[in-house]
Amino acid sequence: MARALSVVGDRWTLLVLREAFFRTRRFEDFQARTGAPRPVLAERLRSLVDDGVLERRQYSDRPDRFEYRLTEKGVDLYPVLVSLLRWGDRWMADDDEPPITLRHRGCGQIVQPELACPGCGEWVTARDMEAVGPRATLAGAR
Amino acid sequence: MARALSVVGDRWTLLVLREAFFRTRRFEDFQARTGAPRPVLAERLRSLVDDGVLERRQYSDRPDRFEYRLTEKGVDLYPVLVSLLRWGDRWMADDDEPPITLRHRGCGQIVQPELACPGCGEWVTARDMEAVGPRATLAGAR
DNA sequence: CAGTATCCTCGAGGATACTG
DNA sequence: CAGTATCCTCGAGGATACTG
Repeated sequence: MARALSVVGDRWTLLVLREAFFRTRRFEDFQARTGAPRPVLAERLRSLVDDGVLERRQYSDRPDRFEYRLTEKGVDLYPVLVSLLRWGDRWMADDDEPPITLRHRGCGQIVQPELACPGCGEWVTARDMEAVGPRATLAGAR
Repeated sequence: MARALSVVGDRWTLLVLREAFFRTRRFEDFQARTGAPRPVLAERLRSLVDDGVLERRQYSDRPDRFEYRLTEKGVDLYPVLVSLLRWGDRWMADDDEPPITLRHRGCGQIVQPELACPGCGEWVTARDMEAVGPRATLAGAR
């Protein structure tokens, strides 16, 4: 997890990722929507590309223009973002910023995805899970 | 989400939280397990308490001893941690650090919880969800 | 055991102007 | 539009010693 954190564990990176999930793709748009200083944004995009989370693609020559798109590895970060979003809406509600509403395309309902057990299909919370293995001596979520 | 990030969005805070889910409760144990410098750890614990994620409880007087336990708000961060863990194990595999294994107490199976739609029960990925509302013009996960 | 006090460094990142 | 170059500040956090 420490390594995962080294990829996504800072404010600007996560804001950039959120925008990427909202289909933002261009430097100027990322800049306007996240408010990140340009040099910071450039550095974050570069390292996300290095980490294989975003892919840099040329969408025009003359002049050269580039866009950034989520890779499969990037798309797979969705649960992290959704969980963070959900927690923020639930516990840090803010009148200034309305909660983001998500719809499940499959069934059409407005929902917040939640964790379930792929083994039995039941919904799970921290209390339903326990850690096993090397850390088992002190394992087990509360 | 920016506010959620202001609570959990840094390396030491997330390591502290992970340890809290592993039932670590005491200052010295957090220090040993996360490796955070003592002043940094003290500051992080204090702000997690201020944010209502951890609760500081005296478990002994003479001498005074304190422990830190997850509040309900803190326990509810579990999906964020699990998602991060899962992503790290999947994409940043590292021979030095074996993946953490989780067992669902309910069915006994070793699993990694995944996102499902509370409306219809189907498993969901980024592609199955779309954003609606104020951000809808640029919404929709890839 | 559970912190606080002190000191020091170094690098992140804000502002801004510039370039192809 | 998609960045790079420059400059500057300030605060995070590492190391370490100390306290009740």
